[in-house]
Amino acid sequence: MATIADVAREAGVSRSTASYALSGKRPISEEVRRRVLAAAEALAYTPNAGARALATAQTKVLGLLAQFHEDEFAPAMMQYILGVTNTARDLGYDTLLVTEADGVRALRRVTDSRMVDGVVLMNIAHDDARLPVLRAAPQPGALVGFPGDCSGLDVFDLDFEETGRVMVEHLHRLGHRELILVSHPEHVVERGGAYVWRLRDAALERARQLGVILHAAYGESRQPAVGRLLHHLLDTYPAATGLLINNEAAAAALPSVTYERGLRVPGDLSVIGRYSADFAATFSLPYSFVESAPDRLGAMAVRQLVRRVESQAARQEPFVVRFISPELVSRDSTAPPRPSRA
Amino acid sequence: MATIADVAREAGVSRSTASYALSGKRPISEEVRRRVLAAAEALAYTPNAGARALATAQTKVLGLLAQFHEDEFAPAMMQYILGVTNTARDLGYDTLLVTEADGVRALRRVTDSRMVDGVVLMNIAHDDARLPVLRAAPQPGALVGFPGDCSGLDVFDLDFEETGRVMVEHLHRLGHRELILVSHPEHVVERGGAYVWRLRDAALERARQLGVILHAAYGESRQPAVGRLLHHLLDTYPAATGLLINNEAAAAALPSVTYERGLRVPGDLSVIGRYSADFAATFSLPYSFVESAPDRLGAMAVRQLVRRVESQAARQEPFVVRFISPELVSRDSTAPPRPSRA
DNA sequence: CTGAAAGCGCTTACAG
DNA sequence: CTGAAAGCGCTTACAG
Repeated sequence: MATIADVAREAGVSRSTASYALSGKRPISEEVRRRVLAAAEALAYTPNAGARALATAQTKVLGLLAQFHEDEFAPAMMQYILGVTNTARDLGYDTLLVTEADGVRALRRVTDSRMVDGVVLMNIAHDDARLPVLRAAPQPGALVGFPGDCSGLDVFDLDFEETGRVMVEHLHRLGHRELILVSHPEHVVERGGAYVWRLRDAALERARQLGVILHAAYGESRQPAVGRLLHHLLDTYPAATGLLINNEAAAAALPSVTYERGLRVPGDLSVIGRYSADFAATFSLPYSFVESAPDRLGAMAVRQLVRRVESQAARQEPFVVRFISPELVSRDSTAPPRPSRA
Repeated sequence: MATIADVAREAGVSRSTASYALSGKRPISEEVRRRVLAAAEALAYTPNAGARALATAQTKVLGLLAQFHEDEFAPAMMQYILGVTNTARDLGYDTLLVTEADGVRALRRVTDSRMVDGVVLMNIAHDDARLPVLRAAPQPGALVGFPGDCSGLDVFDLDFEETGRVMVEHLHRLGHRELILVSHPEHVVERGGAYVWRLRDAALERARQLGVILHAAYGESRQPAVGRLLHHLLDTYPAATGLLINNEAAAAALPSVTYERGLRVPGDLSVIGRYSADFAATFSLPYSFVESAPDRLGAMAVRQLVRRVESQAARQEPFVVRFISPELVSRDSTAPPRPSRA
């Protein structure tokens, strides 16, 4: 490959002049600039990323740390990742995708070695062991997800508490007085998935205030367990007229369950989910839902991260915790309740 | 961050000695090695990746180029990616995930700038514009998918032709004489997705040889279109007793379709799919299927790629085209046909 | 407006 | 067994 020295020689100038002509970082005579550009073009010159990184202390690469647990529902993950990679690219960055099981080690490796200019962390646990490492790292970090301690990092997430309230309020307004909430599996909670209890606790609180009975249950992440669970819940609470679903796998499984039971939505049962429009389209889910906006969250995290990476001033700004407000997308799966479902 | 100079100073040796002590690339006295290791440990020394890349001309990063089309069924993609990232990491490499729409530009960028030591290409089209670029690149490349011209690259894919034959033969052996094959959507074919017609053409040919009627149809990638299509096909060919599915979205949609029609599998209809075990588990698909082995394919591609990256000898070896033989995983969704489904 | 030189942090022949 | 030095390919003060 051609180096900047080759370009300089070809253009008959010094290496520094060639560099400046290419970067535009200082005034260059029109004639020289033309010759340098032509030479670079002729030699198909592309700067060596490692050399540039060494000289500028910038890699133009962002780290994306994601964790994949055996017992999780993977299909929703891809959209978060694409939100990050696509936004990063728009801003001139490439993305190092790190899926190593040992997230702490992985984070240390990519930050200590200066492979990346900044890091986006996904699958945030309430007490995430990676956070102290990221706070101590020289690169800025952004989270998609909400940890117990947000200090020193920019945090982006759906407002799960408001989501829980919105779901309950919507059905209460329609006249429902007994609801079921299906969350993620219990082991997600044990792993510290705050989005589970944040939505649930806020929903329970709001239900209490409104005099609504809310049965909150853990879910399952896979078929056929999740289908069985839905059947079981509908059996157990025959008076419940509304179903809230904070669990992609459960949402995907629900159509066959209602079909099998001969239940009409919303005639016999009102349903509100929480997932992305893309997910809804893929699985053709006919339910009103709160948009979880994975692409937007990824994009927000990256934009803030890049701001901090590129501007000394931005790096001094206070850290932000930004919640996306829940947006209820209507698919007409809610209606006033029948006197009794049973 | 500490540099090798800091480590050397701390240990009271030269930078080269420190480097050699750490790399073990030349004999070092026990005493000195101990001091260097202690110093590195004390200073939490990690080599700067850019500097090392510049000095060694190796980045220890692999590029993974994937393309995401609006009209595709995304959930299957993640597993291929994880196959690559996890195997890469096991071999000491990180992965740059590039999802840019303009694959040619993206490939040029990461290879010309020497950001990566090798490249894995996914979503291969029959006449893939990225291939000439990859052949001309200084880094070796591996494909997951089968292009029209395999020269100069290592190619890994499921044996879709054999898959088509296995599916037909299996049902023929059971006594079926009229089958339906649902492939991917037509636009996937137009984009050059060879796996569609490779499976289809081989299945058609084998069916012809065996005297089996095979109705080959394009599919859809999303609900509810794919569900409607399945209904339509079952309406159109009432004498067909077996269904072959080379389309994840169609497989995911089939359970509700058979349920809605009151069809029993395999009593009324025998079914064979083609997807991964992980996909089957996620969607609880009750069908016998040919394992598409996305993780294995990603792993094979990476292993071969790394071999070529790391060994001059390996780089001279002839390029390989390696097909995974279809493995039919039985879920008891096939049986001898009823005299007539209608 | 342009050039010669230093420096980024490594590795690795070259010498001893 | 160890050290001094060159070199990887850039960028950017420093001089003019």
